[in-house]
Amino acid sequence: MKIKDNLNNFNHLEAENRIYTAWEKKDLFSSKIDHKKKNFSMIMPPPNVTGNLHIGHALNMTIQDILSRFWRMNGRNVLWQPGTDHAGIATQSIVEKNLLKEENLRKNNIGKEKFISRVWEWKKLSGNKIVNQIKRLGASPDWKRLKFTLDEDVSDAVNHVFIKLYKEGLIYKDRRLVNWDTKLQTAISDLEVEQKEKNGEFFYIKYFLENSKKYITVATTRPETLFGDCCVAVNPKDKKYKNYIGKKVYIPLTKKLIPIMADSYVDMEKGTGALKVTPAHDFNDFKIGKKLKIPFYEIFDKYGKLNDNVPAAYRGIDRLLARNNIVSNLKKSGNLEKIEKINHSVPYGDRSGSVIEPYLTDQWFLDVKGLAKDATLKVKKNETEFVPNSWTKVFYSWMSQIEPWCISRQIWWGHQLPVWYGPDNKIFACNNKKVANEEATKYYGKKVELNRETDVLDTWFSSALWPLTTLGWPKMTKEYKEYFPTNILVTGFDIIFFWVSRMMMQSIYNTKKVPFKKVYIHPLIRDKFGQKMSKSKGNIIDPLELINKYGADPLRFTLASLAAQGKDIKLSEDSVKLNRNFVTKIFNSYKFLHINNCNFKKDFKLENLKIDTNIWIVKNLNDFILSVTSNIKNLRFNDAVKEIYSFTKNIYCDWYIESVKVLINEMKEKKSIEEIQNCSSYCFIELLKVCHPFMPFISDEIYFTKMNNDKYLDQVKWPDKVNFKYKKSTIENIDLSLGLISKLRNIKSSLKIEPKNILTLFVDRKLTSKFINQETEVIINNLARVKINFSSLKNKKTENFTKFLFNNIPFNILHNTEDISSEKDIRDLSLLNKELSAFEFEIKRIEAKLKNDKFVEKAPKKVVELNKNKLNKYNDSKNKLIDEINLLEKKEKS
RNA sequence: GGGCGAUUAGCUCAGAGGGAGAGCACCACGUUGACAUCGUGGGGGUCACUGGUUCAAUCCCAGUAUCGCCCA
Repeated sequence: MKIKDNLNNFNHLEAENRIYTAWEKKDLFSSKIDHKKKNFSMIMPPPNVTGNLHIGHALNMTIQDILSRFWRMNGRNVLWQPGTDHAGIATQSIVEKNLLKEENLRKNNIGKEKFISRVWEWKKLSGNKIVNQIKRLGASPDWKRLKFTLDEDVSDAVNHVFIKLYKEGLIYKDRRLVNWDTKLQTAISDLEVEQKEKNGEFFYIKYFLENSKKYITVATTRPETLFGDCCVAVNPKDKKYKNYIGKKVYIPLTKKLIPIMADSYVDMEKGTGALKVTPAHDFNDFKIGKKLKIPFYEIFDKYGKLNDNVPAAYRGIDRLLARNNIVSNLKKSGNLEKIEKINHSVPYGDRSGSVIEPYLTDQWFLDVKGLAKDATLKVKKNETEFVPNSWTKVFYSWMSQIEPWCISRQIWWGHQLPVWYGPDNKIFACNNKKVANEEATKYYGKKVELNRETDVLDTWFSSALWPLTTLGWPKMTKEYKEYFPTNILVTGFDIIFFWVSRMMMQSIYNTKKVPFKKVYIHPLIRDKFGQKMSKSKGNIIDPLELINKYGADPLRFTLASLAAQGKDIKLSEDSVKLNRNFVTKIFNSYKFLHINNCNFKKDFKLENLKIDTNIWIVKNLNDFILSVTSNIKNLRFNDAVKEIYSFTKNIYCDWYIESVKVLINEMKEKKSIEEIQNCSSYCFIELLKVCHPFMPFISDEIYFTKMNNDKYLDQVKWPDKVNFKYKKSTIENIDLSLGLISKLRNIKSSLKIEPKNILTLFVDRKLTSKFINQETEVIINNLARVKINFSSLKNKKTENFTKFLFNNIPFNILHNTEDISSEKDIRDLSLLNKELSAFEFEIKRIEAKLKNDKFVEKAPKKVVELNKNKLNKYNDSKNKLIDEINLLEKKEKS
């Protein structure tokens, strides 16, 4: 045993911290424009400043980091552009809550300016928390370029785009129904509304006709809106109500009369076929109301409480509480016909969780129809490609049914609209107040007082510009010229609508170019019920906990292994643990090499290799490298992971290192031993390089720290295909030898022979001369625990032998009766007969195929040939087997 | 209601028009000091169902069932 201190186990917590610090100190992640190099650019989906790293981020970052490191090692100048998002509503709520909890302060008391400065303070303190968490994963973005969506230059760009869109008429102000969050007191976009199936009630309410005992029954889920009713609508074709059209009814609980009107929109089958129309508080009713040109009555305030337009008894009551009140009064007044239990969908705000109210307000909208068309066209032309491709359909379908986007929010934290109002509410959209004043002075012919719009923009408005603004656009910076359009965007499908499509639209609108050439959509990590993880559900798996427990490498490796295309991921801690074991195994492989003086020497030349086992491993290594390389290029991360796992474990460790152990012991020549030491180390180093994008810490811990290399793996060239000549037969020989070892182990196991017993294996030297040579003989002997004997079997008693065929060569295992614990008849014949029936089955299958004329006629020649060859091979094997069986039977009888 | 997707070993999932795969779990065993965070061997499947296309379907197509997601 050699140097003890080099053999400690891998302490991931200590090593990860030390190595990451060293990487940063060496400035490995900075992009450096170099015209001799190709670029690889990618923007990081900016996490919210309020955020904590969740498992979805971990997957997202892992994939991006694999790509960054891979392309860096492949000689590209990589820009992985990081940043954080100001997350308007979320951040404001957190700071609001903190103020209330810690200082008993409300934002309205301290005022807008002070409040915003408090948010900035909070951002300074906690805003980089998530950045540090991303570092824990080993991610390698260009941190020096870290951006924030409220940075001055980003804000300038946002204003620039807003003004341009406004001047071209794509942004406009309008009084419309919007999704109103009564808890946050702001409008939100359609996308931020979640429809949830709820148990509810369908109330049948009688509306009495003016001066009559007759009534018309209306069914509604929202009786509290009845004070806002502007008419009752029926279908003109509906015979039941034909005579009612044009008459008037009382709104229950009031003396107010509203007309009964006809509109073909009304569904005769639904409810009673009569519809109460409340245009100020329902999206469908709004359309009907506009069409019928009836007055709108608003009955709620911005808190969702009933306002002064309702009878005094109900004023100031929250709409949901008022419902009970109203229903019980309807009962008393005889207006309630019946209540039916139903299931219906109720809109909820995705941030606040409160019921969303359609509410009539002045808001700013972006007309996205035309932009969406352009974006669709670019994808159709394949300028941006979705991977997996199935997401293209999802993209198209949303783009085709897109509605104007409500971009204004009635909150304080965010990009305040660059809009000033003159005394007559004339709108001036300008970069700053100075320009606004100048324009206003020009317009009015005198100095006037301007008021700035208090609304801020939807956070996604600035996110939509992220690929542009992070690169310094609209200035024609060298970064913008170099890196735009970016190579790829890596993101989850849940924000294709929120973000991907909006970036597409904005980039195309502003630059005529798509923002990225590819969009890699990765799965969402869900809990075991297939539910999205969320704090409120309490089903979160914390990636930092996993990193602390097992290390970043195992987590990354696990996530990459699950990144199969197009499916959801169900993550379990067990899989991370298992991959931790695998990572440990890599470390232990290094320990083995180190103990055995397997150190890479620079004079090592592949073309000088003499030992078959070495040639074999290099050939396998070569295949492995090519396969991983192409899998990463094709974004097939799970396949790459599988390759790494199986090559390392099954080929390198289980076969090669096991053979190396034997050869080092058995080989006499110093030269041969050196070749093995050199070659094993060479292969291991190449393996470390391939592992690096997936498990950066342990690979560098071994390569840089333990092996004392002067470069980190990120600075090392990705392994190329080795130009390496070898005889096909060399590879076949080793494969046959290893196959024979498996066969022998199999037989020993099925005969219940203790593995430690060394059995003599008789075989004809001539028949095996192809693959059993000096080198493979010792490997077979040691790994299968046998002793090959080439002497003749004549004059030996047959009952002491177990015969089997391998590669059509008869082998005989000599054993003593005490070696075998089971019955005698499971050996010899049964072994051969079992194989015979397997061959016969295959032969029958293939014969049937080849007898079919249509198969021979229509199938590709290659396939026919393949089957013919197989048949010959199997027949050959079958005949040999039969010969052996006959021979045995004869001997047994004699 | 509309759209998309899934159904493969006990579990979690890959896969491809021409011989059913992996990891885990399970069973048996433990030799040789990198690794018990390990190794060796083994058993286990009507590839949801019904039709169609094809010389050939688990794979392509249609329908059915069940489940999931998105949209309304």
